[in-house]
Amino acid sequence: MNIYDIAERAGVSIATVSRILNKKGNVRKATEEKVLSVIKELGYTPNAFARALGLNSLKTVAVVCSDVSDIFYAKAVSVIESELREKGYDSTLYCTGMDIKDKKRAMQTLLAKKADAMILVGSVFQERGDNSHIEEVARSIPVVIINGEFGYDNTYSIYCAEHKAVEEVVDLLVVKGRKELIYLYDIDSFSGDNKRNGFITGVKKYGVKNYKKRIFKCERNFPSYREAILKALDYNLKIDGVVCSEDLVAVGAIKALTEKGFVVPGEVAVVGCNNSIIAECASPALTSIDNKVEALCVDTVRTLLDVFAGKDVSHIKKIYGSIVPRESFVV
Amino acid sequence: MNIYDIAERAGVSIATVSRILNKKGNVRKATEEKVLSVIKELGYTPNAFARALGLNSLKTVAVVCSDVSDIFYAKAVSVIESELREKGYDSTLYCTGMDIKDKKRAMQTLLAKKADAMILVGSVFQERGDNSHIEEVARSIPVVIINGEFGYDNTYSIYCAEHKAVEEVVDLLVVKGRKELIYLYDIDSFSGDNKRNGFITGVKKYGVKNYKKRIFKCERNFPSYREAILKALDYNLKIDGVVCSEDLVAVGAIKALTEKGFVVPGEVAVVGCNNSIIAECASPALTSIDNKVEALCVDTVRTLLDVFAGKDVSHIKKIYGSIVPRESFVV
DNA sequence: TAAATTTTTGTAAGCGCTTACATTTTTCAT
DNA sequence: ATGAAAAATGTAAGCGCTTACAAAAATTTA
Repeated sequence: MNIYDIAERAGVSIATVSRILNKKGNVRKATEEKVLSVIKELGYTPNAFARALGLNSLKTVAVVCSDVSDIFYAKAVSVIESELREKGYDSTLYCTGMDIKDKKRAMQTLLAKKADAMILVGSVFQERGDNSHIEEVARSIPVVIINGEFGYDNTYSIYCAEHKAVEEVVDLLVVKGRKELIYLYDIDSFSGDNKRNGFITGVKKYGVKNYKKRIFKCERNFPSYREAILKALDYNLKIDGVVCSEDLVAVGAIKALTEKGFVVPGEVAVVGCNNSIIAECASPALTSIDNKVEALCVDTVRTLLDVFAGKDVSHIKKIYGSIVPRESFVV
Repeated sequence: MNIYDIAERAGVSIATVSRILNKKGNVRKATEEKVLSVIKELGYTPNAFARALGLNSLKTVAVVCSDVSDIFYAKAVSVIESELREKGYDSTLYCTGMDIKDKKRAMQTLLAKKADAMILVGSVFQERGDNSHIEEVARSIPVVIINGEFGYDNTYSIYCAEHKAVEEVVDLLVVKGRKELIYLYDIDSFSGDNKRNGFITGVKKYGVKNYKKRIFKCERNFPSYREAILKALDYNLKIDGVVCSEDLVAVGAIKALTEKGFVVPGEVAVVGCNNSIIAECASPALTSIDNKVEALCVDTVRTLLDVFAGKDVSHIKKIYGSIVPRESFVV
């Protein structure tokens, strides 16, 4: 069944049907009602491909994510999806993994499939290095990057100023008498570098020298999280406060610390980041930095829609994180 | 740029170009090379919408999931996505939440957008009740349901026989001298009912009467997980083994148990399900049932491809779960 | 070498929609 | 009532591809 069937049955032309379907106005009330009733009667659905061909859009935005099985990215993808759907857009997911080759391939595909826009979630963006693939996409469609500044035409960055929150955490720790702080971060964390800088700024403020020796990185897997802090302990570093780039890293830290006989938060306070379900479930429950995924994603979709509508949109938006106090560091 | 430009430049007709693009054969080697080189030279990409209109397919399968921010579903979605992409298909994600209205709407949309197939992940399927929306989809495109038997035309069910694994867990617990078992389940768990039945079968085998009083359900949120076991404790039930429908439930149980002064696994053994990263991170690390998400999803995609290819595919496939021993129950 | 057969290529008709432009109908001021 | 302006509707030309069928070229057969 197609638009001709409807037109015939309703005794109008296909142009009229199309106008009604697309709410273009300039149609007599009576005509509209008649056509609508025929459509309902016959259970007609317009062919999305034909429409896409005509409009050069299928109303689909590509969401490129390095790893959806990460709890934080998953949340982001989920929020983006429902926000988009509410506005009449589909989202096509591209899980790329960390390999740059795969990322490029994904973007090739999304371009070929003519997505209306691209949203980048997770470490798709290289802070240093070649981002020509992203630029190429941006030449055809708008690109929104969540948590990663990227100053090119037709790309929009929306990020949470987590470094500020981390700085604040450092302040709080110091106020509570904790001075022997370390920072643990997963190299693939969402804006892990960003947060590291926050830690450095915070710690410098209190005259900590050699802060570089108080920063430890780890791989993206649980055993590595424990090893990171064990390494810190091996250096005979005094530690009474641990700031982590992610909740899971914090959980690893607490586990290792507890095994070594430290009491958390009594002797060592631990703060995570992401404020994920993990934070809620951990023992002790994690004090964590909420980086406002939801707000970030809602704003992402709003930005995109504004861009579609031809509005002038700011290329960089910032949201502030906040600290959610729980048991691992009593604020 | 379109297929006419390529044809003209290469000195052939558009039919020939199309044949080469679609690898239909019956083209002279020299012609093919010439056309391919022109395509490369001009950097031509076929218009996906036009092709979709002609073929009535955009090579896209809809993945409908109740909640991607659940760690387990996220993993599933991720595996499905990469498997599909490898085979040249895109996946469009529909996060429906639990509301049946939204599920129906998602299916309406995916039908309108002419997905090539639908994959159901998570509690999209009502074990009892109205599944007419699924049937309707199956009337147009093949449907694969992960972990939910559904005996209709053009639908394929692939599931993990977790109840068997749960039975096995009960056996193991009994062998280790644990006889006071309870089962805790999240009402929205992936095949939570299925597992409950496994628990019942297992426990009946050892002559436990009143097993219904040993089954506790909870809502899908962390506080509820703790409350569930507290309720069990309140009943003055002796407990030395807890089987949970999900890792997170197990974590909640351990937390509550520990607070009440029980030693896990010394006094009470706890077993989770899903073998997620949560199990690895928990303290004590969770002994958990691995329900083979990856295998399930790989098989799902294979099944779909076979269906597309017109092969005769079995409508129900079963995979067996396994027990992954960690600290919360020493096997 | 010519006819028969097979392979390669081209022509043209869709696929089902949108939309510019033309035409008809309605509205409204005169 | 009449013509101008506005509103509603229709006609037809794409959008860029696939593919049945026709035609031409190459290959085989006798």
